[in-house]
Amino acid sequence: MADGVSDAGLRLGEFLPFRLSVLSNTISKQIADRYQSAFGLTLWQWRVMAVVGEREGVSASGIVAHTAMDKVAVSRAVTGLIEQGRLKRVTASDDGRRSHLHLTAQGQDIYDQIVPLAQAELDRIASSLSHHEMAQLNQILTKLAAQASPDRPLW
Amino acid sequence: MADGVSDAGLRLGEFLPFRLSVLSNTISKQIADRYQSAFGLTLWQWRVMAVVGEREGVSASGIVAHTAMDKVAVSRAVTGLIEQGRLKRVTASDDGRRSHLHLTAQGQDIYDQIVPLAQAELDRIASSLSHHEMAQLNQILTKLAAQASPDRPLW
DNA sequence: CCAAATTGGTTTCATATGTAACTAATTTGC
DNA sequence: GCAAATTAGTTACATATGAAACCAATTTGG
Repeated sequence: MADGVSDAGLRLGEFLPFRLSVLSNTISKQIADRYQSAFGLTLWQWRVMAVVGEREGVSASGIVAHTAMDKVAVSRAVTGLIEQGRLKRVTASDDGRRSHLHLTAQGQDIYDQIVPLAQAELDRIASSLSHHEMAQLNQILTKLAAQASPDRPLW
Repeated sequence: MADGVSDAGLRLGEFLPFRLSVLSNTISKQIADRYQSAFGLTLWQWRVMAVVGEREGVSASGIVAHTAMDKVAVSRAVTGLIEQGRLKRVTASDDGRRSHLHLTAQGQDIYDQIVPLAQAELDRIASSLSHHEMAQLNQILTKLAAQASPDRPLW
């Protein structure tokens, strides 16, 4: 206890969960603003678009599984996107509860713009890291994610 | 495009900001639940406690600076903690707008329990990483944070 | 078959959160 | 000095969010 720091010292600023939270929120907010102003999409709508673009015909619960989003949030995002004419819903022929989601022409158009923009976003964020660091980060995140939610599929 | 993946493929599950967000929210939620049930503290109250314990006499705006929390959130958390008898507020002698925040005896008591619990939490989360990986992660997060918010002090 | 349990998805309701407007104290510039 | 701008912090309001209740379609167990 030679220095002036509290003996019980916690150092919030060095506490991993805190750092992760601040960083993640900062980045998410920047991205959300970007997509809001460019396409009028909320962050959740953006995620839904991303999943549907990647897996045409996915169901709402499929989106829940792939995004770890709340099912209410997915429901609302999908409703909004349908109202905007970017998605269409087709009731599954074999199960009347489920429906398959598809991009409309307009939705596909947006999706095609979203993808390179996301890539650019990533490049900007990662520009301070070497390729190697980026790979390490991904590996570490995979381990942490497995530890934090052993139940969730590893995408 | 040899495989079956969409050509415009985005792979949300591999998109860093997304992974970061899911991981961070998962961890934050777990921690929040823990502190809620153990001490009746919200995540924001917990952060405020952490900062006050670390820097006795800090002001609300000081907390904002150190946590990147919204000033309204800080105000509310502080109000709650004062009502709970865990913090006390002392108007600054030199500036009537500001006040210094202090732990009450009860607050100190909680703080002393919080610190080791946070440490245990961290150990659990990080248990899948080697010491070296943890160090790398911290270094990488520092770089990313600097990139994402060049303005914010690096704690 | 069919009653009970399950599942996909939506709606309700109470709470959390952020923006903007506001109050009070202080500082600045003339 | 003092009016105008700034800063610390709170309040008000509108929106976002999530838990739980709910509806409808399907599956299960007997």
